[in-house]
Amino acid sequence: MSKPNQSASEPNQRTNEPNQRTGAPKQTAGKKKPQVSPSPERRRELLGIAADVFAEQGYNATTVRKIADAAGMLAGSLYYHFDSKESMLEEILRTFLTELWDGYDSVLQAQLGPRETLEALVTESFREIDRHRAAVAIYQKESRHLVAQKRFQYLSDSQQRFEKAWLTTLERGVAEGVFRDDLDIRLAYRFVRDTVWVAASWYRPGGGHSPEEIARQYLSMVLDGISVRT
Amino acid sequence: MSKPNQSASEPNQRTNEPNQRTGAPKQTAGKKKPQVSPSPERRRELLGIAADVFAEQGYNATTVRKIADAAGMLAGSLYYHFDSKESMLEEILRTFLTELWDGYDSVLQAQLGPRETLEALVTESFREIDRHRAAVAIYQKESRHLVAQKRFQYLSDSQQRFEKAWLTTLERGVAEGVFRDDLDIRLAYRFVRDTVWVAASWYRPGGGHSPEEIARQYLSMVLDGISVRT
Amino acid sequence: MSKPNQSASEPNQRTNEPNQRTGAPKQTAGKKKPQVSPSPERRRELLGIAADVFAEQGYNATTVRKIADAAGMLAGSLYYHFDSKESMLEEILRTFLTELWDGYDSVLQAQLGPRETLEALVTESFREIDRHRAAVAIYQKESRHLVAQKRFQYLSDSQQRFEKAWLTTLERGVAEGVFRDDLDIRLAYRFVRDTVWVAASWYRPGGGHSPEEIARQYLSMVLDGISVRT
Amino acid sequence: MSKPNQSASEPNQRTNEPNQRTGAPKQTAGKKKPQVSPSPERRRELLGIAADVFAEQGYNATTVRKIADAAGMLAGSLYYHFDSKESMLEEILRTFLTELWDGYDSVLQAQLGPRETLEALVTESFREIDRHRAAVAIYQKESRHLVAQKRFQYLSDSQQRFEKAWLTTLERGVAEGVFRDDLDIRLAYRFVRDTVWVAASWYRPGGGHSPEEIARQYLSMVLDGISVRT
DNA sequence: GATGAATGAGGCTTCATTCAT
DNA sequence: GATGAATGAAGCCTCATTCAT
Repeated sequence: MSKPNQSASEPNQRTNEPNQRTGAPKQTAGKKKPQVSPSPERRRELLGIAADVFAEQGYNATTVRKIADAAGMLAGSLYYHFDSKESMLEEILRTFLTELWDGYDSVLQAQLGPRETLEALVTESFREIDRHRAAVAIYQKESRHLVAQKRFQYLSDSQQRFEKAWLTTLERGVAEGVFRDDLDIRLAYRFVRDTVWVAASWYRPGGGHSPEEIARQYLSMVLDGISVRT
Repeated sequence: MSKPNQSASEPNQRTNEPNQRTGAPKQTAGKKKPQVSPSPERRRELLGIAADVFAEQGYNATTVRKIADAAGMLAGSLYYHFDSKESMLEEILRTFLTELWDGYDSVLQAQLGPRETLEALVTESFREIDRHRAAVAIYQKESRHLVAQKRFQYLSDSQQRFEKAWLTTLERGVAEGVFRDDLDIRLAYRFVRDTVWVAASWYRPGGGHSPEEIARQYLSMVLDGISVRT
Repeated sequence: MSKPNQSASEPNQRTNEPNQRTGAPKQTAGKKKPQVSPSPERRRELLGIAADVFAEQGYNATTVRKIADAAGMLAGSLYYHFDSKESMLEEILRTFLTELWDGYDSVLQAQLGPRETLEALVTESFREIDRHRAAVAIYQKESRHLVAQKRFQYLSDSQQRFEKAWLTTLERGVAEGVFRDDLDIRLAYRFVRDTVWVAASWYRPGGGHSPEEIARQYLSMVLDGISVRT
Repeated sequence: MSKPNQSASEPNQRTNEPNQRTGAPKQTAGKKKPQVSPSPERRRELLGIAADVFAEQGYNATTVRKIADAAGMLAGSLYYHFDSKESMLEEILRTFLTELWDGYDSVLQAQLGPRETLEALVTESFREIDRHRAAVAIYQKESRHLVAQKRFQYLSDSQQRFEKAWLTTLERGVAEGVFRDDLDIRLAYRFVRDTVWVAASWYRPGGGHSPEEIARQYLSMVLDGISVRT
């Protein structure tokens, strides 16, 4: 889902611009509604700022004015660039998930063994946290509420693909004798999943550990436990 | 968005310091509301309207909606210009007192004799009533409750200066033999003070008497009494 | 208007108890609505407390709960004694005005000379301030808003009688040569009226001056002025 | 009413001290709201409802009306029991943390070995999740924003005690040779901490696994890893 | 006579959003 | 591209009032 440039082709379906009620099928370009992307760079810049504020304060607690303040403009001016506060959120999360799946898909298509796949997925996850820390934090906090809305359908789509990828990997591992078979596999799935993503809540880029380093330590704990083997 | 080094550009957003990019418009984007910036004329206009409603109905009985109605806008719109209903009240009274003391200070610095000082203060007071009738009426009705709040500290400050100015003048007059010495001076102070300011409750500008004319008659009564001299 | 015991005979007209819609003219004592005066002493006590709070904080700013707190009961309990907050106010002011006019009528019927009448009215006024300080303060602050309501019709009735009594006295005084004839008589009226009643805003019973003493000093100022006669 | 000596009985009303006449019911009638008194059972019941809604929708996205709806009452009615929406949140979290620390303190005082301590703490945590699922979920989502407020000071206090307890236990374990010494101990701490608490986001009481069962599996993974030992 | 709990209306305020300039 | 001013809906909270106990 969601090729990188898809967001540029979708705008009409997002704005609820009332179609000329009767005939006249040719879109006369109608209202002056800014629609989208008058300048992709500025857009991206503003989304980065918005993501930071969302992550810091929570989506609901973030007012459009706070974002505008952080961007050095007035609240109303944001509407030249975006349809709504929600569409900023949407674009932030969509962009993140798009890139995330780019990475995951590479891993999954590499046809590695289950343990190597798990290692690669975890490492890739920490890299995404490193690059999209704000988006990940937002995702963690808000996705539960959002999945209910059609507009955020892609969140649950992604969740399902995610779950499938992990469960499959774990099951393969159990079948091949590299993962323990005495564990509830869904519990193990949640264990691994949460273990990785919650890191976004405390991870600060440039804070001593590289994503790969953190991934290595996490994997070591997940795979071998923290107790000394006897 | 969110290159590793993006975190270097983040402080802006956290410290709320608007980017200088756009040339830093007037609004310093404080913690909360516009506070002072947006066009002083409109502000003054709205404060005048609010003062009239406050004076007419009392501060507590005045809903923000009534003010907005009188201004031809919606209640919420007032908050573009003011922080709160109370801050409107505050600004109305502060503005009034500031101008009042401009006038009083001129009189007091003129080093007139006590009787002339009293005449000048009374006349000045009626002029202020003429110009700030609504504010004076509000002051009369509300100041008692307000002095308790730190925000309205300046009200009691003003009251003290006021009392001092009048008492001094009266005492000088007694000492110099122009005012009677058989009167309780604090009672005389209250007498003069109240006598003047209550006028705001019935005075209507443009209603036959100029402030100076009213002042002259009041002074005649205060100084010489209403009985025929025998 | 309003004999002392009238408040006991009026209840039905105050409560909006819906008359049995159709026939059945005999009031079956219907709803359990407390109506009035289950105990006149407690009632009077509570009204005194309420008056103090109204005077202190203003009618609108006074919540029923504040009154109840001061009375050591819960807000709802007040409704056993009174129909509504407003009816407390009404009864406070009505009681005060009734007593006031008892005093005034005695004076006016005594057929004194204008100067003596004025002295007697002023003295009587200060006595009322002494006895009904809270009610007077409430009257000062609230009567302007209240006169608009039919329920408080008696306020404007009283004001008119009041104005008539004073103007007549002043005019008689001018005609008989005891009051100056070079003054605007309405201004003089307001001067005397305000001079007296504002005292309620600072007067504290038992504070050094008896009402008669204050009256004497006020009269001295009003009649002879504060300046030394030359 | 209002005999001269009435002023002697007035202090009661100004100091808000309820008359002892009626035997001083529970409610001390403080400056504002009930605060604590009204029936603890109803209070607890409502807090439970509120906690569920907060957990489900997030604190900010939860309107007071939603809580009231869930409780079968009107929004305003909640304010008979609580000062504010925020104070509900506060009480929910405080109650949870109090009980949590009751459990933790028992464990910590038992002077167990590091591995047994870790097991007991984890098990205790899952029990708390079982009992206070909503509160835990709220804590996870909101505590970050809340710690900034003085009112929620106890959150960071708790966090520090929490961190200290865990780090100490881990360090002891490393020192005694039961936990691996090749791991970053702070990373291990976060690993264990998050691993446990995120469970609140998906745990449903009565859903197949008892808290003890989940604890056992989690501990197994945390201690020994998910990979098969070679 | 009073309490405890609730109602309902309304008040102040916030905020996403719009739009003329 | 952005500002200034406004809209309208909604949110939190207060308060007079009611009523069963």
